[in-house]
Amino acid sequence: MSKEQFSGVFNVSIDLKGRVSVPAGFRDVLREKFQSESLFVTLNKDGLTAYPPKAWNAFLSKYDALPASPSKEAVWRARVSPAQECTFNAQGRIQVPQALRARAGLEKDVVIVGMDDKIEIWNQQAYDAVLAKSETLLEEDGQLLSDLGL
Amino acid sequence: MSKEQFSGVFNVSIDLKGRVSVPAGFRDVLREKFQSESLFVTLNKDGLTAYPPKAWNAFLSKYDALPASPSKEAVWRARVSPAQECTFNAQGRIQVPQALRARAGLEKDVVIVGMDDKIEIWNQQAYDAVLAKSETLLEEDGQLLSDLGL
DNA sequence: CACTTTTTGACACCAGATTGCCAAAGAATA
DNA sequence: TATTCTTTGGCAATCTGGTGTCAAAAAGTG
Repeated sequence: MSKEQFSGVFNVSIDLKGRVSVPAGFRDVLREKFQSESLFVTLNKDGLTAYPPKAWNAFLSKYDALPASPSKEAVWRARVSPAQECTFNAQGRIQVPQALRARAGLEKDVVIVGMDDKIEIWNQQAYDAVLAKSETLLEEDGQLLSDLGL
Repeated sequence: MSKEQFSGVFNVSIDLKGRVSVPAGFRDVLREKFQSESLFVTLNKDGLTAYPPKAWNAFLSKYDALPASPSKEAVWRARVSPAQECTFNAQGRIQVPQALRARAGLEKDVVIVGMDDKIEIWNQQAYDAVLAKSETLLEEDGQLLSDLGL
C-alpha cells in the first residue's frame, strides 16, 4: 500500500523569515493524490491547519450551504477569513504569513502532523502539551485502550 | 488563479496621524478587481469596515430602496453617515479620519482582515477578543466544525 | 560505508512598511 | 490683515520582512 494520505509526526524547524520545510513525503502525497502545489493555511484552536486546495474548497462549499447563524459567523471569523494560500519554494518550504505565525506562536521548533487529508502545524511546546493531556486522559480511562487491543 | 477577493489577516501599524498601510495584496485586488483607488470607511459594531466604492454604492442602493422606518434611520446614523471616502497616498496608506479612529480605538497596533468584498480594520485587542469569543462559540457548538470537516 | 535525498542555515536582493521631516494649507489669534 | 499655531499630506531615508539561491549538514538508502 503506497502512501495515500498524510500521516506521521515530524519535528521541523522554521527559519528566521518564517519558512517551514514540509516533509518530502507530504509533498509527494500532495502532488500525487491532490494534484496541487500549494496549501491553504489557517488558524485552528491551538495552532495552524493546512489543507490541500481541494479539501479547502470542499469545506468552503459545505460552509456556504450553511444557514446563517452566529455559529456560521464564528466559523468565518475564526477559520475562513484568516486563511491564506501558501506555495512551495524550490526547497519544499512554505512561507507562513506573519499574522498566522504570531497567533500560533511559531518561532523555531515546530511540529508537523499528518491528519489524513490535512496537516497540522504546531509550536513544539504546544504540541507537547496536548500530547501530554491526551496521555492523561487515556490513563484515566484505562479501559478504552485495552478494548482497542492496544 | 490570481487573487480574486480580500483574504487573510495582517498585523499593521497606524501612525500618530492616523495613517494605515493597507497590505499591498489588498491594493492589487482593489485595483484589478474593483477598479478603484479608494475605500469607503465606516463604523461597524466593534471596529471599522472599509468597502470598495462599488460595494459601498451597491449597499447604498439597497439602503435607498428600504421603506422609511426607525430601523432605517438607525442604519443611517450608525453606518451610513459616519462613512468617509479615503484615498491612498503614494505609499499605499489611507488616512483614517480622527472620529472613526477614536470610535474604533485605533492607536498603534491594528489588524486588517480580508472579508471577500470588504475589509475590516480592528484595534488589536478588540480583534483578539472577538476571535476568542468566536472560538468559545465554536467549542460550545462542537458538532459544527466536525460536520464541516475541519 | 558510499551515495542520494532532504533539511537547514546563510546570504544577498528586493519590495513593502515604517518613520521622521518638511512644506503647504487651514484655523485661530491679535 | 498679518502672525502664529496646528493639521495634513507628500517625500525621502531607513528598516524590516519576504524571496531566491547556494551550500553545508543531516537523514535516509542500498
